[in-house]
Amino acid sequence: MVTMQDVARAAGVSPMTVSNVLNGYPHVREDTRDKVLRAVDDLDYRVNVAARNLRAGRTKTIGFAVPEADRPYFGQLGAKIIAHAATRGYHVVIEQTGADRERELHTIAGSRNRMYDGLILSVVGLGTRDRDLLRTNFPMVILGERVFSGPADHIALPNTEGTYAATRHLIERGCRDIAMVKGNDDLSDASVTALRYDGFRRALRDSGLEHDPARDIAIEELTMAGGREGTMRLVDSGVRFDGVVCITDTVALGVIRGLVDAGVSVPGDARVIGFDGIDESEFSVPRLSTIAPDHDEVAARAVDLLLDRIAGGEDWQAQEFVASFRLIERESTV
Amino acid sequence: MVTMQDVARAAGVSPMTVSNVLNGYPHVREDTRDKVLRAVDDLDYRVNVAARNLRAGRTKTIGFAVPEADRPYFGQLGAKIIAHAATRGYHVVIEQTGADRERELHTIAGSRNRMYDGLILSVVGLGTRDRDLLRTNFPMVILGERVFSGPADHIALPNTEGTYAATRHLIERGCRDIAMVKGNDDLSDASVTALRYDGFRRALRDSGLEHDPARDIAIEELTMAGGREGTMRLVDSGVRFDGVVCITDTVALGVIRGLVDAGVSVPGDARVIGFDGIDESEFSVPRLSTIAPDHDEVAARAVDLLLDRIAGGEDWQAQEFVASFRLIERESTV
DNA sequence: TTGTCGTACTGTATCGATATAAACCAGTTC
DNA sequence: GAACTGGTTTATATCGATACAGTACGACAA
Repeated sequence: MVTMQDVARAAGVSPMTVSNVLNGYPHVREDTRDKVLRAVDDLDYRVNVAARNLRAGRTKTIGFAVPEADRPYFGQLGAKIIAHAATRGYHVVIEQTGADRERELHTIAGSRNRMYDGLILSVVGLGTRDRDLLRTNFPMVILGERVFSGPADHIALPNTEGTYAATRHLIERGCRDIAMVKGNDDLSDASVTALRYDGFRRALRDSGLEHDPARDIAIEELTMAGGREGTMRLVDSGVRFDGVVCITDTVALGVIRGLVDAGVSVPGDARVIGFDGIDESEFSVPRLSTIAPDHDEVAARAVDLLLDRIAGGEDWQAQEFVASFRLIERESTV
Repeated sequence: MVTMQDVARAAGVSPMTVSNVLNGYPHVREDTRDKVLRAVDDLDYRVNVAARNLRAGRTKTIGFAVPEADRPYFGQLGAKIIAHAATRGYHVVIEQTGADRERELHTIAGSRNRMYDGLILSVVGLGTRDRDLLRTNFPMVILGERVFSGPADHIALPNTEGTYAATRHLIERGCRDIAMVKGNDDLSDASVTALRYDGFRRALRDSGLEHDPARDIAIEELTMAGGREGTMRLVDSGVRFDGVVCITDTVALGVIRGLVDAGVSVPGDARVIGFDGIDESEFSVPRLSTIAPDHDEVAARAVDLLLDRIAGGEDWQAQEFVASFRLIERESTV
């Protein structure tokens, strides 16, 4: 492998000068710079990032841990995080935790490897009981709930407010028997499901509507397949319903599919609203109304917070930030 | 930062022994191992990956360069690549090239950084003219067309065969005036668009059908928005059509949306078929027929080829592999 | 002339883990 | 008792880039 030494020899300068040229150090004579760059080209030299990282004590790489990278929500958020990190000279490694508590713990523990300068962690399986795990001084930004009071920054989504607004929207549109399709998490924990469910319940209460537990549908996985399956159960149960609040857009697309299969017209017989504002929601048939948190804001804020924390060092205090959201009205709730 | 030295001191052994314990070297006495592991825990020691990488001469990280990480196709493929690489102890960094030739070149050039052991490159903007760029001896697997004869492995999709089958399928279903929505690439180059278009043309010819260029719709971006916009143009042009072959599933979902908006019923007035077999195609309304290459096969093969190449060294020959595919018939072409 | 300053460049030590070879220590075997 | 075994542990050199301190040299001031 060709090293900086080789380039230096070829250009007739010291390795340090090569380094200076490559790093844009200003006090290098024009012709020296040219000689070096020519040697770099001739030898097809590449900087050995491992060596640089070792010397510098950082990797310019952050981790992004998600349950499943192939869900549209994480894919779209991940793309934005990658793009934003790139503008700040950072690379992103995506770790799939599989929504499994064990794997999440493992990822946080860093599998005993210090390979990232920091970690953006999309929490799903972890709960209050795991709070101690975050008591490391490793730079970390949690995407999700403020269930931890540990020394980590938080970017929270407007979960409760979001489903509250979604549910009120359905009610304003005339729905009275509203179902919710959600995850099957323990509701006592501050999981995404618990928080969004809470917003749903509150909206019902504030509107003086009865809450019928038979219209709460818990599904295993927050996927389209899960949404469809849950919808089938709802329909088969024979319970009346004229609106469905879905925990995510992906689930909502499955719900719509399920309703169509069951001969329930959307929005005629039942209105449907999702949560996330993924791109697909704008093109589904019917177009999906949704609670859309500002993705760009979330991605940028997460990266910025993390990099500040990495750069900052000692005098630092955990920050919290709740993303703003818009209620986008589309065909599914007309 | 706590180093292996510190752990060694705390455990009363040499750094080398710590290293041996951490790397599972078998000839370490039980009690020594325990001492070391206890010290590791006590000090919350993490291996400095940069140092290990420098010494080892590899990073155990591969790059995956895609045009846009947020398209379902790349997201779903990326997730599989990440998962498969993980089973072989490798991490994946996703680089977004933005489907821009400049950025693709830049990525290949590695931005003068040797930070990956290898690269999986999803080609879009590059064409035959760029073939020389791949003449490095940097391990690389191209996902896309065999437009390069350079020293890189290839995983090709069954592009021509796929659209051929898709088009024949529409014809069998009774379509006679078939449109194709595709990218706006130069057709002389062996781009994805060119190859898929070729399959489309062949199928028409082999079936004795006239090809009307007015039914060729070129769109800027292979997105849902692009698909919808192209469809509007097709409808507005007033040309008769009763079937649409779409270059990707994502585009197809946009096409369906556009047709519904224009009051064209699917599959009643026009049948639609996509390409890729993304998860969403199974849940759209109507469900989308598609050409589904075996994603798992593609991901596994890409990773395996790349890692073999990395491990292999000298005596190696460029391999080529064309993924198999299935035609999945769903509601959109009933 | 001496001294100061600024630019251009270089020699050396260092980041932290690990490959290598060598040392050490029972427990055999001859 | 010497030589030899195989398991266990350690000292040293090394991977490649770069921080730092330092040299060389010319310009300009006192």
